[in-house]
Amino acid sequence: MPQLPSTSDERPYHHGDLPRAVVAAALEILSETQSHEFSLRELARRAGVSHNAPYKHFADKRELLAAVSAAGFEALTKRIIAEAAKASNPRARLMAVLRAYIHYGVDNPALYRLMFGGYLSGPDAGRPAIERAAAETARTLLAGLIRDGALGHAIPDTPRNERKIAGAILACWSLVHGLTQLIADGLVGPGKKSGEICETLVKGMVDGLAVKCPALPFGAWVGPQT
Amino acid sequence: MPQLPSTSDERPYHHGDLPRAVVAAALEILSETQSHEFSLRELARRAGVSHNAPYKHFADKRELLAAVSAAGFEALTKRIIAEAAKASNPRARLMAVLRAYIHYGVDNPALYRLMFGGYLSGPDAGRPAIERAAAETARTLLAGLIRDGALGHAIPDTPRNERKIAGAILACWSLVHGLTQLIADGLVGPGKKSGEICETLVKGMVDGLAVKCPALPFGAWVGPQT
DNA sequence: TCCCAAAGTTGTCGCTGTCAACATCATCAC
DNA sequence: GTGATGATGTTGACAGCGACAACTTTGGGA
Repeated sequence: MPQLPSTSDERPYHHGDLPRAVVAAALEILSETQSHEFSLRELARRAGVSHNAPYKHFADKRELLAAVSAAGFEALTKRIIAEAAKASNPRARLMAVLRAYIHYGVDNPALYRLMFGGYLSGPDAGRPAIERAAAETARTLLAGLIRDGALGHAIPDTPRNERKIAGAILACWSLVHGLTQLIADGLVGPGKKSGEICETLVKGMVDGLAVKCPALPFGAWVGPQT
Repeated sequence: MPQLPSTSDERPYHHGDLPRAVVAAALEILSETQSHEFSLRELARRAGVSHNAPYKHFADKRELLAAVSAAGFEALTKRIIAEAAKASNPRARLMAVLRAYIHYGVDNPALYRLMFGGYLSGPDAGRPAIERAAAETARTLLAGLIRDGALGHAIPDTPRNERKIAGAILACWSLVHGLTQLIADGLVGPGKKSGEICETLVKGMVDGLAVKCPALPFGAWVGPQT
């Protein structure tokens, strides 16, 4: 009896959208193992393709992880926008943004580390363009929202305050960047309280900006190297 | 003619202090390549021993990197103590400590990432004891110095202020932790200005604490999980 | 219709981390 | 002295890895 071609579990030779599937599988492994040191072959196995199929879409492992990182930045951007939209005044919006940022990182520690852990800016210099762009979009959004929040409740909107605004952006970003990782790495806790802890620190920072705002030195930038 | 046994470049069969040599070589590679993804074999080659010799002193790669991380925490501790000793009043001492912390991380990005990057707290759970201890010593020192600084110029020393003090510790640590990595990863710059930037933000934080200090929720800790 | 480039597969290479078996040496009881 | 012994270092092996090359399948346009 000849094998019927419709015996159900037949995979077509071509996948359809392997790049997306591979990135999705990578995100899955990442959240399971909390490490980006998984093998390309394990990844291919999960995606149900041969160990070399991903090479048709990504030059090497680094580029694949860059795509994963880019997906992470896009998700972060989405989450921040969604949370910011819910707030009704500048101060609440700023707090919502910082809160969303921290929670995103705490919810996805390994991904956050991949995004900011320097793996992609390592010895080779130059991250893949797609990842750079996604990261830049996220950074610009965050910086803009912090600026709006600071102008809205803490710092008067005069041209002379540009450096203070840059200082506020950097102070906020540093605080949330650091706090995110301290919580994610379990150095601060307990986990159940992390929401409360985050809330307290963000509030302290936002209110503190209204009183004491550091002015960044002339010529300093917060962003990518030019 | 028989080979003279004193033909100079003879290495003794036993190394003498291989563990130290291996850690030293690892620190060297780390600062050269800025990545902890070097091979154990490359390391052994540098130390001038066979690829398996390190296994007599470290159970696996993870434990070796833990020893490197521990060395990093010890160096950080030393640097902080040295800088703190130079200051003459609580506020200056607090600033010196935070400054020293940031500079240490910026000067040794890959090592700092190894120490805090979660590689050692990964899937296996439980970092080697030696590394835990070194990290704990550094953390206790930092927390104590921040507490002293806060009590000395920002927060009155009453029992009711314990949570405010914990908040100050966490706020300072988060800020320097985050800023260190933003500078180290080149997301803030330029490099020449990083000293100035660091100075500005640290000053802003220390002064801000005197005005607006977040009080951590009851039951939250800053330290290792118990 | 045919053909060709994109997409997936199989086979291979050098390198890696780790295990096992063997070699060397310093130390200490006798 | 000397010989046993355990710590330290070496050699050899193995499976798994990232990456390259050569081959196969397939869908879509000339």
